[in-house]
Formats: sequence, C-alpha cells, structure tokens
Amino acid sequence: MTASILHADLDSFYASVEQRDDPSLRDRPMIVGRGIVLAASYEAKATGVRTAMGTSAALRLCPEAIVVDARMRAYVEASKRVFEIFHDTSPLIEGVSIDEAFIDVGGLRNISGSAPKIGATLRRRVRDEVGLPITVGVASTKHCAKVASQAGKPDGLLVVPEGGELDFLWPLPANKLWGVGKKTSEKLGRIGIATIGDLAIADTDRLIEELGTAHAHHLQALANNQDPRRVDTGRRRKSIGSQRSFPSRGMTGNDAWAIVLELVERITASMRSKNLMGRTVTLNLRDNNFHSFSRSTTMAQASWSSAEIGRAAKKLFHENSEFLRSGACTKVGLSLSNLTSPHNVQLAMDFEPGRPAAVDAAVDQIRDRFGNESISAARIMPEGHEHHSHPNWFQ
DNA sequence: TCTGGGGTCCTAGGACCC
DNA sequence: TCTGGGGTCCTAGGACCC
Repeated sequence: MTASILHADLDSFYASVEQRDDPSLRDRPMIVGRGIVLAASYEAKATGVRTAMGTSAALRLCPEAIVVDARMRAYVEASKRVFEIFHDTSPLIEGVSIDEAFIDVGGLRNISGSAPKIGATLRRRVRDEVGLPITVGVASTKHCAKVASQAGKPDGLLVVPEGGELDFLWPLPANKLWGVGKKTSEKLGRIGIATIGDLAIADTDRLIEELGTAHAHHLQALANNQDPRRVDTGRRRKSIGSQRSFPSRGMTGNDAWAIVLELVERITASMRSKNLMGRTVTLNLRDNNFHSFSRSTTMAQASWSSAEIGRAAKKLFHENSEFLRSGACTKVGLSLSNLTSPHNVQLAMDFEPGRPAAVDAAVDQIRDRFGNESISAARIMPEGHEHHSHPNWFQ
C-alpha cells in the first residue's frame, strides 16, 4: 500500500475568505457568525475560541475579536474554484463538505509525480489562484490522510510515509480519530483509553461492552490504520432539509406552522433546482430543554411538489399539535429523504390542429404525478422538429 | 458556554412477505 | 396449531462531522 491518498482541507475556511476579501481583517482575531461561531481566524483560536461556541462566550475569551456575518454566497463561490483545482489535479475526487475533499493520486505517479509533490503543487495553486490557505494530509488510507491534515494545520503539508502510519497515529489522543466525539471519548476514558495507541491494543471484548460491536470493531481497525474505504467519486446526497431555531420561548402554534410552510417552500425550490424528489418527510423539533426528536412519514410516491410535501408536513404537524401549541418548541426543521432524481420526461404526442385539449390532458397527467411545480417548460414543436429533445424539461 | 444550520451513518424494533 | 430463517421497509433515536 502506497501513500497516495490526499485529504485537502481549507483552513478556517469562512474566516479565511473574509480575511482575503477585507485586508483590514488580516492578521487579526476575527470571528464569522453571530449567535454561534461558524469559523474563527487562527489569531482568535489562539485565545481558545472554537467553532460552534456561542459568540458571546467567544468574545469573553477574546474581547478584541472582530465579528462579521457569514456570506454564504462568497463561500460557495470560493469552494467551487478550489474544487476546480482538485478536479484538475486528479479525476478521483470525493467531496466531503464545502471545504474538504479526498483526492486519490495513486495512478498519477508517472504523469504528475509523487503524492507529496502533487500535494505541494495543489497547495500552491489554491494559494495563488484562489488566495486561500489549505492543508493537505498524505497517507495510505483515507482515515490516516484525514488525521494528517488535521495535524498539519494551519497551512501545512503533512506526509505520513508508508510504514510509518502507526508511529504517527498512536501517540495522538483518541479523539483525533474520525468518528470519536465527546460521548465516545468519555466512554473510552472510562476504560482507560487515552490515545489512539491505547485503543489499538485495547481488549476488544471490553471495547465491545462499552461501544457495541460495530462501533468497537470500526474504531479499533482505524486505530490500526485498517481502512479499506476507497475514494468514492459517486456519492449522492441522501437527504435535504432546512431548519429554524428560536432562542426564546413563546412560539405560538401559528408561528410554528408559518415556519413549516416557509421551510416547505425553501426545500422544494431547492429540490427542483437540484433535480431531486423525496419520499420521506421528517419534522424535526426541539423543546426548551434542548431535547430534539423527530416524526416522519413516507409518501406513496416521491415528490418535489410543495403542495404534496406540505400535506405530509401538515399531517405531522397536527400529530404533534399539542407540543407545537404549548410554546415549548424552540426549533422546527423539515427534511426530505429517500431521494431520487427523476428522469427528464419527454412526452411526445401527435394531435390534430384545433385539439389542444389533448395537450392539456397530458399536462394534467404530469401534474398529478409530479406536482404542479414540475412543469416549467412545455413547448409545441413545429412540424418537422418533433424529434428534437428538450433535456431540461423538468429543471 | 446556554448552544446554528447543513448533513452522514448506525441501531433497533415492528410490520410484512416468502 | 405452532413453528423457522431470511429479507425489506418504515419509524425513531442518537452520535458525529463541518
């Protein structure tokens, strides 16, 4: 196994974009996000500020920090440009999120050189062409490359040589493993596991008692650098959703329903633009003790119609109306899963001049099946052009 | 420290089918 | 009448990630 997997991860992505676009923010502690910290510059992180911390708490740690609002459009645009460089580097790209990807360069040695050389070139290009710092981890497995990029931050290139994986991994704290968070960390701590090395050689039966079979085997394998997962270029989205939270209590049932309707519109518009239909509708709720729960229903057919999804949401809403009207609800979310991409449907039919009713009938059929919003283009081909396709019929 | 908004994956029970 | 193993689908909850 050769070290040929890159994990490329933009550093403090949102904060770096802000510092790039506004020179007055450079080399200064700054935070993106009011409410909670979405990203912080390294100058702010040096004082203990962390992502997902309340902004007010962050300002207590770092009173001189400048706080700016998130500009999602700028981040999406920057991300696109960086991913273009990724795709220019290798055809084998697996995007993980807006700011990170795995890149398999195993087959490129004769064309582009060694993985570390490719990683160095990639970093230089992202810096020169997009103006952002990026850290690259290089290793023989996805997991090790991911841990390496975290260890290499900020603005670094960390290569774990073939055969050196365990020397690299074992001294690190167990929570550096991809998939070990707060809860799992605590469980590991209870049985005396502090480092990845401890986990690697821990008694498996004891581990299973604490974590369950699958989780225990998975983590112990990762700790031993056993990660057979390949860079997967064909990953498809599994769910799509939107949510709103309300810091204070006192949301009425009408407020909540208005928000549900707004979410339905947002989500169905997004689904149509992405050519996705969904069949399972889930209502996610949170109470004033920060306890979350969900209720879902599966429709007979996938849809992106706001009317159909709205009906499903209404059913879920009514089933929980007592809670929603109590004023205890602090968050409402809606998501669609069981996603499919509908084929572009072309309906070709002949009809006699003077019988447009036949077309109306066909459009009605489509409306019944896919919902009103699915019909965004309908054209009557002039004679002799009947076979021209219209690939964006359902965009 | 009083906590956003977007996701993924795993588990487990029950219904239902063969 | 009571019984098996194997499979899929649906629902709910939880941990984790960025």
